[in-house]
Amino acid sequence: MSRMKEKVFNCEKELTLSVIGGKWKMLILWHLGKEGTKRFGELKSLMPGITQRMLVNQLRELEEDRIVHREVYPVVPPKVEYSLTEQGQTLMPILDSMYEWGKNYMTDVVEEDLQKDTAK
Amino acid sequence: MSRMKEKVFNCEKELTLSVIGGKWKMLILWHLGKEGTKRFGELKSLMPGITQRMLVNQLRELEEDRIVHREVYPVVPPKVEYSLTEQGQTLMPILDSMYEWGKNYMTDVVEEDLQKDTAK
DNA sequence: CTGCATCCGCCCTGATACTG
DNA sequence: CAGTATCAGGGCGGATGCAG
Repeated sequence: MSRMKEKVFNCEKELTLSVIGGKWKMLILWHLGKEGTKRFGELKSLMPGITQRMLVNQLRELEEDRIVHREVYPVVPPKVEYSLTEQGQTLMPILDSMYEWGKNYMTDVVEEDLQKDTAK
Repeated sequence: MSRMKEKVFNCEKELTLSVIGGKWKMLILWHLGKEGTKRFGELKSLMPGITQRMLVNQLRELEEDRIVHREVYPVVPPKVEYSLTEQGQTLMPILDSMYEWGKNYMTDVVEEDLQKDTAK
C-alpha cells in the first residue's frame, strides 16, 4: 500500500480507480479473471505492445494492493504464475460493467458521427 | 472526441476509463448525478483543492465526450450550468459500484493492517 | 524465463495572473 | 462569475542493457 499512503482521496471511488487505473491493469485483470492463472510470459504475449518493465511494474502494484497473487516456482528456468486473489475477483463485475458501457458508448458515438457525415 | 482519436485502446474498458479517468471527473460526475444541475462556482466550492484551470479542463473534456451538458445563460454576471446528459446518467451505476468497492476495500485493508500491527 | 536498473521525454497537473 | 494564458514541475511510461 505504500504508494497509496501519499495519495489524497476525495472519495472511495478514487481509491478504486487508483487500483485499476494503471495503463495495463484492467487488461491484466481481465485475462487473469476470464482465463485463470497465467505465467509471466503468457501475459506478455497476450498483450502485444507492453514492455517487460511495465508488465513487471503493473503486476507488482497489483500484488502490493492484494489484487493479484504471485506464485514463484524455484526451478530453472524460472517459472512464475499470477492469479487473482479473492479481492481481485470482486473487481470483475466492475470490469464487466465498464466493458459493456464502453461497447455501447462506442456504437453510440459512431452513430452520431455517421449522422454528422451524412448531414454534410 | 478529438482527444480520443489519437489513443489506442486494447479493450472497450479502456475507453470507459479514458472517459471517467481524469483526476476530478468522477467527483464532478458524482455531484452532478446525485445532486443534479450545478453552476460552475458551485462545483468549484464543492471540490476544495481543485483549481479553476482543472475544473474548466475536466468539464470541457466531459462535454466533448457528451457526458456533461453545458448551458450558458447570456446574462451579467455570467451564469453557466452543468448537468449530466443521458450518456452521463448511464455512468452512474458504474460509479456506484466503484464507490462500494472502494469502501469495502478500504475496510478490508485496514483490518489486515491492524492484524499486522497486533502481531508485532 | 523472469526480472531489475538507468536514463529520458512527454503529458498531466498546479500556480499565478489577467479578462469579458 | 466564469473563464483564458502562460510558465514550470513531477511522475508515468518507453527504450535499452544487464542479471540470476
